[in-house]
Amino acid sequence: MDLRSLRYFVAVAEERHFGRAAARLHMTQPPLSRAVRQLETDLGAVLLDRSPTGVALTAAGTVLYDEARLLLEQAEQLRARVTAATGPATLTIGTLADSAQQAGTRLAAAFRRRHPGVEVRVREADLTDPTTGLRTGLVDVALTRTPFDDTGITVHELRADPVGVVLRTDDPLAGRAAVRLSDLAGRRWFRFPDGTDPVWSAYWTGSAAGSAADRPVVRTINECLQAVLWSGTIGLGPLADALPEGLTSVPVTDMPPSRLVVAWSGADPGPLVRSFARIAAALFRPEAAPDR
Amino acid sequence: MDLRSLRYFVAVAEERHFGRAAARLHMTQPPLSRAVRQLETDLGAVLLDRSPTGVALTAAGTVLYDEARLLLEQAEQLRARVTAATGPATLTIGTLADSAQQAGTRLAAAFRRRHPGVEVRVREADLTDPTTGLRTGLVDVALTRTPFDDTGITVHELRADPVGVVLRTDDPLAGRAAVRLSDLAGRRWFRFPDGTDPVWSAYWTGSAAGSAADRPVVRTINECLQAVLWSGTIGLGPLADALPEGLTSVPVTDMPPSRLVVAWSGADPGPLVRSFARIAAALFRPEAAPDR
DNA sequence: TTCACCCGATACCGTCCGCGTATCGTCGCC
DNA sequence: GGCGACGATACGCGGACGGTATCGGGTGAA
Repeated sequence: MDLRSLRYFVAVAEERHFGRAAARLHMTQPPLSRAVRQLETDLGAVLLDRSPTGVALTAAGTVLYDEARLLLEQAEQLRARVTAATGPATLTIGTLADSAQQAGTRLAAAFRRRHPGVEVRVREADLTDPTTGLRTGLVDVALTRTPFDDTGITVHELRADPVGVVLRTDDPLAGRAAVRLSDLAGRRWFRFPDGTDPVWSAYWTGSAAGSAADRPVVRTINECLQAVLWSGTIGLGPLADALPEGLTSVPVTDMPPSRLVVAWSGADPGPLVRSFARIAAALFRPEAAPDR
Repeated sequence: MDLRSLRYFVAVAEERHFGRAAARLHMTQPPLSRAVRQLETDLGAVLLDRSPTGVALTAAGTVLYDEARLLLEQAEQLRARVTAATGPATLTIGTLADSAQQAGTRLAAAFRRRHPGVEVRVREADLTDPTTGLRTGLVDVALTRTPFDDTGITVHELRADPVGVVLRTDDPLAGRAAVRLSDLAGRRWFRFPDGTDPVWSAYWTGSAAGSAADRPVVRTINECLQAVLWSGTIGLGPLADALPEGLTSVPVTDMPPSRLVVAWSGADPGPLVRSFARIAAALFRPEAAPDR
């Protein structure tokens, strides 16, 4: 007898229906049936009257229902008391304000469900710092993009996105199916503020050489897009991202893909960071995300 | 967070020592360490201060210890209340009063541990009824020996014991390393009461033909042994059994072995009987019994 | 100071359990 | 009498749990 079985039974008892209870528990009906049956043999009592129209509680089932609700509630209180005694453990996630963002919210949700006792904080970083604060200790784990200077940082790839050039729809290249970097020679680029990670900066500005003076400085995704729309520059970005009206993107064939990664400082992650990385990997692997 | 983890933590908290706690929980130290650590990350709190000399409770650990003991106690009460509401489910085990007996007590103990809500009754049958009451419904499951008339009974073998002849130590054959049934021709046998299963009876009395009149009637193992000791008969029995002073057994080479079996009435067992059969099989398979 | 022991942590592996997909049996209901 | 709904069953797979072997470190004794 464990708390899980009791949770299952409570759900069935309240729904009076295995199928609905299974849906409420985010699972399918067969394992739920088996678990409840196993609980019955474990307790040595018949808890439910099964019928093709649904289920009804037996006397023993009624008793167990009340008791189980009580026990589960007290289990919740136990958890609350412990976290109250220590102050909650926190995990701060850094995200880059781009396509990683939506993944970040989903990931944070999944993590919260798995570690209800942990307080999760999300910090959004701009394009100035691809480590999103890992080095300064502002965040425990980062959901960000390569490439950047990763000395002292461990990186785990989640997905590799091909890179495209972002253009105004009235750009001469806008209709092309694909372009090469050489096609973009002589175009005007934006640049990142001084002090930005040089590997990162070089990558996203097409390794543009020449005078930096007249290149507009951008700090965020929106500033990039604004620069393309109104300052006559072009930009690079992962093809996965959606673009606002007036902009299109064309794949760039000779750029290495940008990898969406989870990263942490140092070699070995703490247990929370390790769990976060595992969840992230699971969420991205089969595209069929485990549970909503 | 489940009750198992809490039980583990309580054991460690009370023993202040992973090794001793593991022993108390009938397991080894590594999985216990892992389970407690996992509980810590689950709750998001450090519960123990580990040191080479042992472990100490942190503040959070102290809180959890009290809460967990409470919760576990209430879980026990839940079980008690449910069984009280329905009357306890019972499983009646029939055993044959021979070597199956000791196995029966161990098995009953294992079954009680696995189904704490089930009342286990053990009924010892004499050699008159190898089904130990299965047909009459006196028992739900039997731990007995073949061969017997098993029409309408499902049988699952646990062990096959070679058969030996039981002799007085001063018997001419007593020193032999092995004998054949033909060596026993002309000897005096005991017999079972009228109405005893004929297959069973024929097997254990060496298929002795001839007048039954002067053959002593036995009902129990002890009566068998007494007959051999004082009535000049010989007997057959599984070699596994221990024998009292004055008796020895010599293997009989041309008799099929007697199989120690678990048996139940009908084709498909109830859940309790099925569980009993599984436990029995597990307990006999690798001779390294799972848990004492 | 060094060696040896003790304790908890880690690595690795086998097994069992639990969940999912697919299918069946059965009881109402139209 | 056929169809639909509900729970039970069969089967394959991945993960969790427990086992054995080993490591790292800290303590205490020679």
